[in-house]
Amino acid sequence: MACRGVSGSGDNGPVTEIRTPLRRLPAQRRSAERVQRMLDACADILDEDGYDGLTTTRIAQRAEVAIGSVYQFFPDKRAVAQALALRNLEVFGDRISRTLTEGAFADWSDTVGAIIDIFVEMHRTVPGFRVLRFGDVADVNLLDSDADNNAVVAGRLRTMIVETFGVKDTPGLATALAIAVEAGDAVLKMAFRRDPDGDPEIVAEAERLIHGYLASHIRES
Amino acid sequence: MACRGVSGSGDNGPVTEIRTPLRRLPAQRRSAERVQRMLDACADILDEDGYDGLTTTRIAQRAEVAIGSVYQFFPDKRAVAQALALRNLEVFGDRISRTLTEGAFADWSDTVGAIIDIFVEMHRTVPGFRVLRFGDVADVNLLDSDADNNAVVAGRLRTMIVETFGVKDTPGLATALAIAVEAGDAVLKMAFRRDPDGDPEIVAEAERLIHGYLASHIRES
DNA sequence: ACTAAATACGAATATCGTTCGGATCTTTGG
DNA sequence: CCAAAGATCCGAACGATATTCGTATTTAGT
Repeated sequence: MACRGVSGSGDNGPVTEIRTPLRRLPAQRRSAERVQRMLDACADILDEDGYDGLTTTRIAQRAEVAIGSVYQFFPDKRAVAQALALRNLEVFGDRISRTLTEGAFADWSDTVGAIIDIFVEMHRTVPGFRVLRFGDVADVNLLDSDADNNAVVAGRLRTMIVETFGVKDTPGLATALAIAVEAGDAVLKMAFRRDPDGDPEIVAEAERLIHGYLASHIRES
Repeated sequence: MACRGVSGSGDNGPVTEIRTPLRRLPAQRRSAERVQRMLDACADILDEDGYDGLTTTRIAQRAEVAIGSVYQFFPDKRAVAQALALRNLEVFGDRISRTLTEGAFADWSDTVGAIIDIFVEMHRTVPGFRVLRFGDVADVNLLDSDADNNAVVAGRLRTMIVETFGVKDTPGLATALAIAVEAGDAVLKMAFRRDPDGDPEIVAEAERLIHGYLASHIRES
């Protein structure tokens, strides 16, 4: 379930491929469940004590498995976080494509707002997300060894937007999206550092920042 | 020298106080020099192998001191990075106040540009800065236990700007600066991840982003 | 030169990530 | 349903790193 790394809805095309964090896939139901328990344990520990509080023995204890079982499927500690980040990315992608297909969005501005809402909501509801998000705390290249985590996210958003709205897929769009994601991510991270539910004032400013930047970019091209 | 944490130029007023990272101040010249050597070693190692490659034994070896000598002055490894981040903050503050006093800036926009230039230049010239910057890699609260590193930086900038230009010191200004610093920092970080000298296109976009955001904010107030 | 304080030193300890070989459980073929 | 093969489980043992602490050495003041 948290393995192949590609979200359920449609082919995501030319985005850089994402390697499996698992040393090998669980073949039996028993072990598949255990792997999920490990990821859940990881998420809970992250919420409780942050990334610094994450130790392999704690993951094992919380998941009620032996330490050796962790290494049966994960090559190292980082890989556990990686798998969780991947699961987060899948949830993110699924929620966006669901929202994109069901709702009728007049313009790109509403779409951006909707995506931000989803991202913010995940901070509040997805275990471990407020700490790990898409992996930055553990490693900037957690999702893909060849691209920053946010670049992977930006790439997916670009594909979705291009396919949904049929806009030109220019290099400029890619750059603008990368910048918007990076900046918005940083400001929203700050909002959730100051307030577990996300400082409303900062969240609002993050939206203004992103909208303003993208608007100025679209106006020019 | 890297101790009191407050930069040379003028009182920085109500910004939250910064604790000394040192376990105790070196009293003899010999030890003062050694502490500096440790910080220089720390910076070099960061440039060579990043924060993950930073180990206490390596700092000791590179600085040609015994491991025990490191702990004579620093309570733990984090504190070494903390002292270096503090030194970086002082350099930043000094360069800004020098530029601010010598140059005649017509408007705030030029000033923002100048500050960004200084920040960018430090990535290229100050050892360890491209990795550590103001401490985020080690700990978001490295500079001050009560405030994010970028909040400390934003606070200093606010004081400088208010004093230099005599603008109103409103809560809105503080928030806007905090956002601008956070977003700009993130985008510039990305620029230097992609290119050791800072991807020019991304650097330019960072400037646009910051200018645009601050402009829209000033226009309203 | 002498003494007290400061500093240097590095072996020993504690913690954490990771490995490995034998024990146990699941699946498969007959 | 049974036994062999494959998958999984287990946790003591190992290696690397952070940190401590008692002792030896150096500096500064008189």
